[in-house]
Amino acid sequence: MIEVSYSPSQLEQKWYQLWSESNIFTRKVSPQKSSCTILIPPPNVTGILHMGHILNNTIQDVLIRRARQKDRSAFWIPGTDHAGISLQIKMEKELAKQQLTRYDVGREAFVELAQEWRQKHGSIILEQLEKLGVSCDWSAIKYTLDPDYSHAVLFAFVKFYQQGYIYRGLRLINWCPVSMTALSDEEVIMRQQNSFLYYIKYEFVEQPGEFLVIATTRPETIMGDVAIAVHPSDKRYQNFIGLHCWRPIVREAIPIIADEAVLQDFGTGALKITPAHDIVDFEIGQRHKLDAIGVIDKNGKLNTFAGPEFAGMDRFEARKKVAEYLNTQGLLLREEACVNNVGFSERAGVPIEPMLSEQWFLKYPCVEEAKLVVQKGLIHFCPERWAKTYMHWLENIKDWCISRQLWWGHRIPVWYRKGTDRNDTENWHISVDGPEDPENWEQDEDVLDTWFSSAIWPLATLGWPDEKMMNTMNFNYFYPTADLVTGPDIIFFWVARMIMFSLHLLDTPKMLLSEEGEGDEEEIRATRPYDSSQEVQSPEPVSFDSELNTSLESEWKSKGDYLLEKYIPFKNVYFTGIIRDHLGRKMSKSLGNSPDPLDLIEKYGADGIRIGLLSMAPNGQDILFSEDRVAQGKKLCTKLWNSFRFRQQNSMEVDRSSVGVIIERIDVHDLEADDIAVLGKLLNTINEFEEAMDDYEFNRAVQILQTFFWNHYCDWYIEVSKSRINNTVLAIHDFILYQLLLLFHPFIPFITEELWHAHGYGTGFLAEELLESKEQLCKYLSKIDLSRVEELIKEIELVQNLVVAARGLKAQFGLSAARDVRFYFKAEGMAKEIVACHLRDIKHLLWTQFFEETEEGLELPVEIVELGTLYINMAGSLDVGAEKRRLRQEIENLERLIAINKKKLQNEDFLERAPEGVIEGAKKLLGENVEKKEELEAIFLRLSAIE
RNA sequence: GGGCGGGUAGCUCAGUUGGUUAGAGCAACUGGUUUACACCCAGUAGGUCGCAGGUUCGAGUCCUGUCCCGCCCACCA
Repeated sequence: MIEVSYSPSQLEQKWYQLWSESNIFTRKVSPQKSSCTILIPPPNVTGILHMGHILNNTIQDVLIRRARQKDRSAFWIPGTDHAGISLQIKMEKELAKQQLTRYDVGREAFVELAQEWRQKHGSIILEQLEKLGVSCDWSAIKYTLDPDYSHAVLFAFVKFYQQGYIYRGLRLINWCPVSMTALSDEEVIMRQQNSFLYYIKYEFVEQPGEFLVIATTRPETIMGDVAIAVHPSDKRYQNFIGLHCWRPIVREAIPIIADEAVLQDFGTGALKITPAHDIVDFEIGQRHKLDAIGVIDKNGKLNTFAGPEFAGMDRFEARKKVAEYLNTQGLLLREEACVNNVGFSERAGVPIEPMLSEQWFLKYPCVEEAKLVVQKGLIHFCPERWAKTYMHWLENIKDWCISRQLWWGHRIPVWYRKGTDRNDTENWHISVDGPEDPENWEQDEDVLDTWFSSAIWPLATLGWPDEKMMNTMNFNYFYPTADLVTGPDIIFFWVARMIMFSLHLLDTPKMLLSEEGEGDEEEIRATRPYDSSQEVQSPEPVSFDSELNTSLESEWKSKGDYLLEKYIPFKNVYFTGIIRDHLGRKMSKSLGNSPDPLDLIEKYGADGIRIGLLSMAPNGQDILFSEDRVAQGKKLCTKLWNSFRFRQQNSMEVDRSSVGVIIERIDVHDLEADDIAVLGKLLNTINEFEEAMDDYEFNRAVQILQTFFWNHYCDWYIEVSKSRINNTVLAIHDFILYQLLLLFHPFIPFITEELWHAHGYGTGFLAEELLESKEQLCKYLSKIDLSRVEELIKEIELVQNLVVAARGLKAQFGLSAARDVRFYFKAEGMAKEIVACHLRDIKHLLWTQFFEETEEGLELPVEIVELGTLYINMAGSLDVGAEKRRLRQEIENLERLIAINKKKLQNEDFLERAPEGVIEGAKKLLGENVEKKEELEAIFLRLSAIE
């Protein structure tokens, strides 16, 4: 028996513990079953649980629980990310509290400190996720700095290097002066800034006393100027090309050059060229073989090249001072307010400094292949439109700066022979394990971009590249994974890179076999004992895009999609929306508009928040959060709880331990239209629900279930069944509730599990119960004649409409539900029979003893429904005037509709061109409305006679 | 500058290949303890489908233009 009131927190804790103790979420390998693997997007160890996590992980949990229900081998791999730059910043802040920098404590101690922090706090976020009910296989938990994971990262690096994908080079990179590290292009976000455009006079060397005016937003880089560029066809400047100007600070002659990249209509059309601090300038500099003079140091302060007056000054301070200085020299013509885009460091929140620097770069592997697998639908994006964003990025892809000047992360596995020239590759040692004589070498100081290690998440979580580990983890069975659930904001950071990395790193047969690597494709297959992909439907063949590289096309055609499918890291990518507040603003700490999920769980239960959030998550659109919806989620749970309490008020001395025995309790002779109709509706609901789930439309799926449960089952079936509780009816309740628990379970696992046991549905966990297919359900129900089910559903709808109309009449006259009013009903033929058949229910639902048939029209308030004409007789007096006004309005409304329909049916074009069904429908409607109107008019006349 | 979303009831959203009178939930309002549930039940009201054209017998839906809002990409110093 169930408790009187539903209190989520206790039962949620209880069931999570029981599930965990029974290890029911631990993966099981069974060759007969297909596998369904989901990789958690590893949260940062520094992260705190926010609404995005809740949505994201609820969806994953729903998918993985559904997979279990469908008898697939489910495997949800949890883990965390070491969060390179983020944790480093955090640790530096900690140190700063003690007036220390990382250099004070040294590299080793600093890393140790970070490790300690991670030990202490790193799993908090996962513990918080447990409260949500996530059914991860905790025995497979992975952390991106685990020894085996680190090994995999270095292995990938070495492999890429050996194959020529990784190189070291001097490039203009994005430098963050606060974190003191290089960043990738993706980590730079552009922000609109209110700046000033400074117009500065440069004196001609060849024509003293005459000036060339340039406009710049960055006067502090003047000392790095090496040229002035104009557009070659700019008439204003053509005569000056080849002449020189004096650089106004750190005076030196610099040439005037011509380059197409200069825009004539911006500023003065003359551009100062500072190759060391601007990407465009850098490119122009390369074309003209100009030197690059760096004047800003890594800490954002000007260096000695900036001259004694400015050396050591912060770059923003210097901007003002340089402008002031130029002004005193009469070289600042004017300054003009302007709006421009400035690149900011995503993490540190300060403008990045383009800087010339020696870094490690990765030339992306398998770019074309990565495009192809998405284009061909082998990897399916949901919503599909994100594929465009993905393609666009891949088409414009540039080499990736993967080195970071941080201490926290995977240290680059490159060693230089002590005391030798680092620029000479002869002096390099690159391997996973390092040189055998480490005392003679020093390791590269840099670590890898965190996203480099994230890119091998699908591989390293399953034991790659170690063959033994891969066998232990059943790599060949669980890879490729099924669904990736993530936000579209990390398409480039993560999704695209995982695809490229997986394709490349796996597509190299050598690596899967031996170090010598003589294997071919057949041997790879041989290392894969189970083939889950064969049970999965292949995507429809898609015709090749003509734009694609044709040689690649034929190569891939010969390999076949079969092989390809084994290398992709996942089959579907579901992109969630971003959760915003009710004003549409992004949730952020600084705005304080983000509710604490744990508070919400406390208040509404994990089940409530799960289903509430899903019900407000339209497919692929941002989500406007409202606590109200979460409250509704809890209400749904309460309603479910109470529906069981209703059932338990009636005889419980019956067997409920399986669907079979429940069905056995049904006596087919006791069945009435309502029973069959509700079963039919349930089957229809399951169909629609499955369809919505197949399309990843979770909010629709939830809504479909809820409508059946609340409106059809509770509001109608429970109510009508109250007047005829018998064994058959109770069995039907038990059957429907059984199915509802199964269907709702992936969304609200805790309460359904509790009710499952409290109602004696079985001894095992609901979480392990399989979902029956519609065919199986029909088989169970085979003793019931379902041939007329649609007809009966329609019949019930007609009765419902009658009841609604009658309630409407009552409400209109302000009659309390309990007051016994009299109804009269005029019907003919079938309608008459139907009403007679449902008379008991109708009386019960209208709370009346008096519902009589009448042959003739009455002078009473009236409603006309499909089944016939309904009159209400209130004991008191009737306000004839008011009633006539009501009728008049109704008649006018009908007249309007009749006019529309008549006009349509008089239109010859319509009759000629519209499909027959539409014309028939219009005719039928017209007929019904005319009939209804005539009847109302007759009543109107009779009422007039009374008056 | 390019690309992608979105604009339907006070709010959040549905609305299938164009086809009867555009739907749901919440909020509002009215009434109500009946074999579970007031976290409930019954009912009422509320809409020029952003705007303007076009195609069509027929447009929320298709086409063109346009205006807002939001993202993403791009080297206008």
